[in-house]
Amino acid sequence: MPETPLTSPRVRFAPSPTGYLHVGGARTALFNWLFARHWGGTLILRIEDTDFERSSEAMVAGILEGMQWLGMDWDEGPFFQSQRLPLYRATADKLLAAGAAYPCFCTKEELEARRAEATAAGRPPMYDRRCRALAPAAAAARQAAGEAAAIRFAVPEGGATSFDDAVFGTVSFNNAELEDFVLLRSDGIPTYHLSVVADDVDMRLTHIIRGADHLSNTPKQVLQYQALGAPLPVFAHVPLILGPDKTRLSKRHGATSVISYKDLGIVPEAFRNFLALLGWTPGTDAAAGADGKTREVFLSDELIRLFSLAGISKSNSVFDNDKLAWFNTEYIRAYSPEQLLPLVQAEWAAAGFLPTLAPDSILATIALLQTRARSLKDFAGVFRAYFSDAFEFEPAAVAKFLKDPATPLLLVALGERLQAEPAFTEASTEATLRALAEERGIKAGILINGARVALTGQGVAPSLFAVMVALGRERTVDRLLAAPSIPVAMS
RNA sequence: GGCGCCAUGGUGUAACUGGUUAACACGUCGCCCUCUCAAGGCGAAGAGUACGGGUUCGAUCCCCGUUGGCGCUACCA
Repeated sequence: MPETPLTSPRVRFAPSPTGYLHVGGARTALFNWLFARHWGGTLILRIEDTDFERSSEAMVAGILEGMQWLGMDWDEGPFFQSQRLPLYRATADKLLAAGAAYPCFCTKEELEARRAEATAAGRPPMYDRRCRALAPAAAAARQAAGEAAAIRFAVPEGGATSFDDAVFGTVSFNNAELEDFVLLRSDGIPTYHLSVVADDVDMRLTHIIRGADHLSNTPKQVLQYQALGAPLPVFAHVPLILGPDKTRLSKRHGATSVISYKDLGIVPEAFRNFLALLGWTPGTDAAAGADGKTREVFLSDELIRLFSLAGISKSNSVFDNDKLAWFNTEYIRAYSPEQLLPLVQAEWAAAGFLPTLAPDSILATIALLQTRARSLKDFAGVFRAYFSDAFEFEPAAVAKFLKDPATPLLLVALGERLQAEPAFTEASTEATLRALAEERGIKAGILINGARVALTGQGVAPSLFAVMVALGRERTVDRLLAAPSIPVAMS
C-alpha cells in the first residue's frame, strides 16, 4: 500500500549515556535511521546526559562505537543536553510566562515524606500542588530572597490529553492522572520531560520514534507542546524487546550490549537485519519472493527501501538467539569473499593470529569455508589450519581417526605419492588416495578421515580434496609427512 | 494500588475494509545426498488465534468482561 510521501522528515536517536548501547536502544536507533534514510530525511544524534550522577563519557564513546559498528550514521550532532542548558531555562521561562508552569519550593525530603504518607494512607502518591496556589508575588519574593525553587508544569485540572500514535493509534489520558511534574530542578538542571520537549521543538523534529516505555510520558510532553504553541510531531512508539523469559531484556539475559555481539563474531549487517525484523515487518507484498515465500534476509539497502512505520507491530517481542545465529550464517554465506575479508582480518587481528597463506589463496579459502562458518570467530578459531601452520590438533579428532599406529604411516605414503604426482587437483588427489587405499586393501575412509585430521587438526572439514587444493601441494604434503609426530592422547 | 498498552505454534511475523484446510521464517524431528560436519533437497510434528461472553449468515479480525504480560506512576531517562 503506497504511503503518503514525506518530505525531509527530521528524526532523532536520543540515548542516555548511563550504560552501553543496548539491544533495545540499538533497534530504536535503527528504526530512526531506516526511516530517515528511506525518506531522505535527517537523523540527529542527541545525548541526553542531564543526569550527571549516572552519565559518563565512557558510555558516550560506547554508544558511538555501537552505532558505528552497526553502520548507522547520523546527519547532525552529537548534541549534548548538558551543553544546552540555556535553552531549557528559556523554555521553562516561556512556560512560566504562559502561566503553564510555576515555582515549587517543596524540598525533596518534604515530598518524599508526603509521598510515603499518602501511600500509607492508600492515596495516590501524587504531588499535592500546594505551591501552585502560591500568589505570584509571594513566590517571586521567596525566589528573590534566594530560596531554591523547582519549576513544575501546571497540568490542567480536568479534561484529557490525547494524541495519535503512528503505531498504537489514538491514546488518551485523563489529566487527573497526571501530576504537576518537575520541569526544572531546583539546581536549574532540566528533567527529561522538559529537555526532551525543548530539544524536539528546537530541532524541529517531525517524527518521534522511540521505545514504548515512553508512551505514558507522552501526554506530559503533548501538554507542553500545546502550552508552547508548538506543532505536534508524529509519535511512533516501538514495543519493547524482551528476553526469552518474556521479561524486559536486561543483563540477566546475557549479552545485551550491542558491542558484545561484535565480540561474538556477528556480522553487523546480519545483526541489523535481525533487529529490524524484531517488531517490524515489511509486509507480504514487498517481501514475497518468486516462490511466494516471505523473504527475511534483506541485503544492503533493501531494509531502507522497505522500511515503513506502518509495519511496526504493537506487541513486545522476544529476542531469539537462534534466529540471530541463522541470520549470521546467511550473511556470511551471502557475502563475497572480498566482502568477508576485512571482517575476517579483524578477527585475526583481535586473536593475534597471523595468516601465512598467500593473499589470493586466502580469498579462495574463505570461499571454501564460508558456507560452514557459524561465526566470524570461526576464521580465527577452528579454521586456523587453513590459513597458517600454527594450529592445534583437536584431541578428540586425533583419538578417533589416528589412534591406529598404521594410519600415520599410510598418510606418509599418501604424502609421498601426492608429491610425485604431476597434477594436484581435486580429481587427481582423490584418484591418488583411492588407488593407494585399494593397493593396501583398506577402506578409503581410513585415509580420508585420517588425512582430514592431519591437514586441518579437525575431525570436521569441507570435502578433503577441496581442502588439499586450498592448502596447496606443499602444505598438504608437509602435513601428511608429519602425521607420525601428531601426539595421540592416551586414554 | 492507579493509569496506559498489548495478547496468533517454542520464537519472529502474515492473514486487503469479518468469509483461508490460519500462511511464511527460525528452531525441532525424519529422510535423501555424502569422505566428516555443515550446507542443500524433500517431508513431518507443532497454534484453531489467552479465556469467557456477545454482535453477525459467518469472527484471528468488531464490542464487553476476565486473566496474563509489559510500561508509566521520581527534583532518572
